[in-house]
Amino acid sequence: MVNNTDPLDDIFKALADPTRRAMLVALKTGDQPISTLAAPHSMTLAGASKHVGVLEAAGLVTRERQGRTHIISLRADRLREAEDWLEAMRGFWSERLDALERALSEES
Amino acid sequence: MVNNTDPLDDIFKALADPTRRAMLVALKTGDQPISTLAAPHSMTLAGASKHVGVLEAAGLVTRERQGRTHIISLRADRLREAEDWLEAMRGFWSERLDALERALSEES
DNA sequence: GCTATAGTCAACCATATGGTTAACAATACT
DNA sequence: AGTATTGTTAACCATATGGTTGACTATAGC
Repeated sequence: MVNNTDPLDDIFKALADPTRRAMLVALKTGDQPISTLAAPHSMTLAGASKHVGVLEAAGLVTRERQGRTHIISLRADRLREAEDWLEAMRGFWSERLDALERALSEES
Repeated sequence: MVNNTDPLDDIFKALADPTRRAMLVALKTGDQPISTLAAPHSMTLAGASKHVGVLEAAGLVTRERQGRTHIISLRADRLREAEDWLEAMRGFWSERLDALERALSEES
């Protein structure tokens, strides 16, 4: 039973939901309990809990129990992985830009 | 009937699949027909076609028909949108690093 | 004209996803 | 002790997703 899935799968899948992205943005201002994260999104606490679960499974977020509340915090290193992939993809972008500039300067 | 979905939804959803990411990477080396994109992934052409469709719907890729083959090319600006969001999120990252450094220097 | 190639499209299938409700556990408050 | 709060878990539902097969269109090559 090999673990056959790229962590990027989980990271990007977690980022693909607007509610989850909003939660991450909210966490920029500091660690927060799940109920606070849930508040702005008209949905059950159970629903929000599942979203947090997805973020946690993707490694984008960490949970620390404090009594009955669970404090959630961002994990920047994991966000970094997604950004690194995109940055690597952008390698192409600059190459293409160079090619375009060459083409344009030859034209003039 | 309002279009209620953030383009980032589609972009990240498209990036969440390993086959699709591999196709994008393959496209870094230049525009390619769908069959070429499909080749490395043991799946039907119809399956690959659907993946390309998802990438196209997300705006990550462009299609130009040339006779019976469809030439696919990367659209960097759209990749950029995802990267920008992550970069904005990373604002938090540097703040946190600063806080950590402050804490460490006070300790010593 | 015939055949092979490149691709789409529709129908179908199994599984994943986003959400709900209801029941429960654990902690806090009075 | 009793009640309210925070959160999890399981069961369920509708829809989306990743993949297939099969029928079809259109172009290319002999």
